[in-house]
Amino acid sequence: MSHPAVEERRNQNRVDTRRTILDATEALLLEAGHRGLSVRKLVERCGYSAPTIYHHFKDKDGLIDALLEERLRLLVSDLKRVPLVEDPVENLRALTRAFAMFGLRYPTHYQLLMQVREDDARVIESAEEARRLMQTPAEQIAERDWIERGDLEGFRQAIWTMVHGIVSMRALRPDVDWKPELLDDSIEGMICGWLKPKHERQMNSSKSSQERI
Amino acid sequence: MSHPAVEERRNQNRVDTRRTILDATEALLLEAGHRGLSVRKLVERCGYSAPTIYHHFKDKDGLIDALLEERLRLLVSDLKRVPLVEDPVENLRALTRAFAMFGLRYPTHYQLLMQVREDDARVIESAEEARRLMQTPAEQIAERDWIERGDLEGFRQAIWTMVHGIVSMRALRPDVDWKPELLDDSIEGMICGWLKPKHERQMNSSKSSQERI
DNA sequence: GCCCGGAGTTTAACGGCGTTAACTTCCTTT
DNA sequence: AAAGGAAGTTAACGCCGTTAAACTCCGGGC
Repeated sequence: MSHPAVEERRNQNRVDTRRTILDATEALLLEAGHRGLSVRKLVERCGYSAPTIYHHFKDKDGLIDALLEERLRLLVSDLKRVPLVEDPVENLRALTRAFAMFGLRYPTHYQLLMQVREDDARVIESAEEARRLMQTPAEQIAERDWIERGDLEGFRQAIWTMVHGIVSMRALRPDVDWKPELLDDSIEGMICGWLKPKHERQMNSSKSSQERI
Repeated sequence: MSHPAVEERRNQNRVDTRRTILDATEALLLEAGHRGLSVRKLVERCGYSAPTIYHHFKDKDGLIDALLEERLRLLVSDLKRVPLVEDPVENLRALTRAFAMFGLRYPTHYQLLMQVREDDARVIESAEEARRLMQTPAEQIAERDWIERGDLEGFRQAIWTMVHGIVSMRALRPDVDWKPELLDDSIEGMICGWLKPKHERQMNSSKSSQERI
């Protein structure tokens, strides 16, 4: 076992190299897109030789996975930062907006995320955590017994595919001039189609209403 | 100028070769996916040499474009075959279902379509025709003045992104067990969120209601 | 009858790609 | 001082998309 300070410096070097490679990858990805990203160009840009990259990452896909995982952790922290309130419908709006914001800020990453391979466990884990966070409002709504058709899973899927549709379409076709209200209006549509009418929604759940989960 | 019959035979040959190549491409695409499709494997499978492929198609992307255009024409004919009725809401349901059916039958093609390049004019043209057909119900609804928020374009975009979201998510993640009612329920949600309440929707448009377009 | 020209096809090659075997260099551990 | 591992290199392998050049076949014009 080595002295902690020494261990630290070695780690620091390793981390620095990783950072440099990851940053160059991201820059290249944003400039040239998914298809324009090659290990050779990356080598030229980041200053390290190819085997160094393979020393730090399993392969090209592993490198991209690492990048995606970073962004996913950013998304998770975004979602966790959303201030939750008592009204689950308001939480649904807020979380959905935060998610869409992320997808529209990193459209290339979003596209890559959506075709993620089953390989990297850590990517999948982060994605799962994001998904869990995104689904809390739907769960609160179900707990309060506000769902008309009675089917929580159906409601979750409807919200999920709708948000994905908007984000991925906007990422895919930035040329179309999308309505800014599209997301909010679509959420309202879903709420109108799935939840009981507003006057029937009461705080009829015994305990959930007083915790701010 | 050569004799028509001769021209015909020569054309026939050309068409046959194209067909063989396209079929092999599609088979390979469905077996190995987008990433597993290489010109060399295609060469091995279809029996022609690489330059022959480049004689019939501009490049690898042009080949894929040709395949997509074929499928798009199939989609267009599917959409045209949908029997339209007087009630635009019913037409919306029917066309959307036909579109989703297509997307789920050819998930790989759908994914490719969604990242189509601006290159091939014919692909774009077919895609535009499909889009136009898909949007007729929304137009009928607007003509009848059934839209609550008053904004046709917003409604069109909401429907479009929602359907795309469902189809692309199902194509991307076939492992999830998607609710079969997801599409229909989502459409109902949109109708509930965007259209006037049912009792207010009358045939208040002067001419549109009697044509079966 | 003969040559032209073009369509359809092939062989052989080029350059770019992801990846890796083998080696060096440097620093830590013992 | 020796051992060993981490970080990095050069040089190569094999696959990829693509193309230059040449060959074959066949219908039309002289």
